[in-house]
Amino acid sequence: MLFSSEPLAPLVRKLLNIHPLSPEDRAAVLSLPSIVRQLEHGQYIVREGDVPTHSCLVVSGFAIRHKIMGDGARQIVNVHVAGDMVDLQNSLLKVADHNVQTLTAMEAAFIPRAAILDIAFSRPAVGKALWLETLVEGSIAREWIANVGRRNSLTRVAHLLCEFAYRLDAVGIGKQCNYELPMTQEQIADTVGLTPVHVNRTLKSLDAAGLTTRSRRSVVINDLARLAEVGDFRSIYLHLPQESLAA
Amino acid sequence: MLFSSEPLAPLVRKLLNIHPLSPEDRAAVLSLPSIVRQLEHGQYIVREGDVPTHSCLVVSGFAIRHKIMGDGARQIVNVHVAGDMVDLQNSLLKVADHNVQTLTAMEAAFIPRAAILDIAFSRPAVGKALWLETLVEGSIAREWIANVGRRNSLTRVAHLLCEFAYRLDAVGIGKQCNYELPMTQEQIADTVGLTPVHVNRTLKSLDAAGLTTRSRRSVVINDLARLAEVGDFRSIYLHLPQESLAA
DNA sequence: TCGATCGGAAAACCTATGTTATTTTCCTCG
DNA sequence: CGAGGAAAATAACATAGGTTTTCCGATCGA
Repeated sequence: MLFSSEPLAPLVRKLLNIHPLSPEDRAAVLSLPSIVRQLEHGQYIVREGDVPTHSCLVVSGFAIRHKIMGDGARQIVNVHVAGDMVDLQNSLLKVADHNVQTLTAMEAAFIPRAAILDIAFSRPAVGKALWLETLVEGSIAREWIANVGRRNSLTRVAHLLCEFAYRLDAVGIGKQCNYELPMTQEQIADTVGLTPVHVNRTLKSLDAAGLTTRSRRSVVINDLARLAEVGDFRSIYLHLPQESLAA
Repeated sequence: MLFSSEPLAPLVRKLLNIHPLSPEDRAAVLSLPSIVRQLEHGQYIVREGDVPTHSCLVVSGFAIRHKIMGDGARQIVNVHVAGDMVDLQNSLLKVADHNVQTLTAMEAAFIPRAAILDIAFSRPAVGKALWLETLVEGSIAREWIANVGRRNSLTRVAHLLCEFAYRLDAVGIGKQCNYELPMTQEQIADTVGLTPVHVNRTLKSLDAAGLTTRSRRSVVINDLARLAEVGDFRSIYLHLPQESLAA
């Protein structure tokens, strides 16, 4: 196993994207107690009904949150990338109401709930940044409701691809117009509320329209402005700092 | 105009539902600076793009949050009832990424952002309760993604009716099995990602199945357990305290 | 009290997306 | 290097839910 020397660096980076932190605040975040673990592809981090004692930071790799419906259908409600706190909610809410699972091999830092609460209230800037992170997540969730509820398949998928372009770029994984997306079409279907078959049709038609060029897991966006148009995508809801990508 | 003598009482009640507060904390919340206003039905509280200076508490009445798509379609992403902070997000996020509009005549208390931030960090219990409220909202949003993304129309609508049964009961408006829901079928359609026509069919079929009895804006749930079954509804995601309604 | 208006109901028809196969491609592992 | 297995592609067919329209009843303002 290989451990990062500074496992919490992605968290600092993420929080700084959201809210300014003094050098002391940054140092305090970096020195939060944490246990770093290498997780395998497909492993569960949280299961519905769990009462977690730790929150989990994605140091590298991808994770998804999902819910399983009574009839067995799955809905992915979030995709997490490096720097995301995968279950801040669980720092405060007692019972997990959904599952978190790795999408790839993943390096994770587990931080005790108590430590998170401590720093949140002893260092207001950190607390504000953490709170903001949860608010941004809420904002993304609202956009997903709209995406799934009111957009047709083409728009829906294009929107998702745009979102990833911005989010991955913001954390320095891939570039806005060329990134690796480690999701199968079935997983895309489950995040976008469609069928794998129809996701296939839709991706193909985006390619055919010259908007994207896919091969395996890599996505190349030929014209982000045009894809954003097709995907009815405006980035405000991501609440990214101005510097990253001109809108 | 008629002003409540204790306009912020519903907020205290709501926060207590989420997290215990000392008498001093409660008093501090009650004495937050606020401006109470009577709003008319249909009035906008926040518009996308606004940079709000105040957060708004629903003292009485209903409000909705919604997003408008590029093609003009609307998706309602939240319905707010008495005690809800309608735009806590706006206390921290700079630009509103959605609209908030009253659904009925509404009594609202506007609290300056700064006052909210102050109390959140000077009184950890209050801060924790507020943070928790935003987390619960996130949890509801995730459930809505799943509802809209992966459930058929009957299940979807039944689920929404169950959610209201619990939420309205929790704040003491109506009883779990009999409440007033001031939404038109068009508005229900926009929250559930369907067409008004199809919502009509669906509501009718719930009635026909003997699960509900509607008349005007009032909803009577004849058998909550059975409706919950049909609606694939489990209340955990609402994170209500145990006392309210046995699951 | 009367019309105007809005929401609900209902009918007929249509299409985007789902379903169920089958085939092909491309990794992975032995 | 070759076999096995997962994803991706494709095809043919099915349906849940959308669209459009018309009508009716109830509220509300004058």
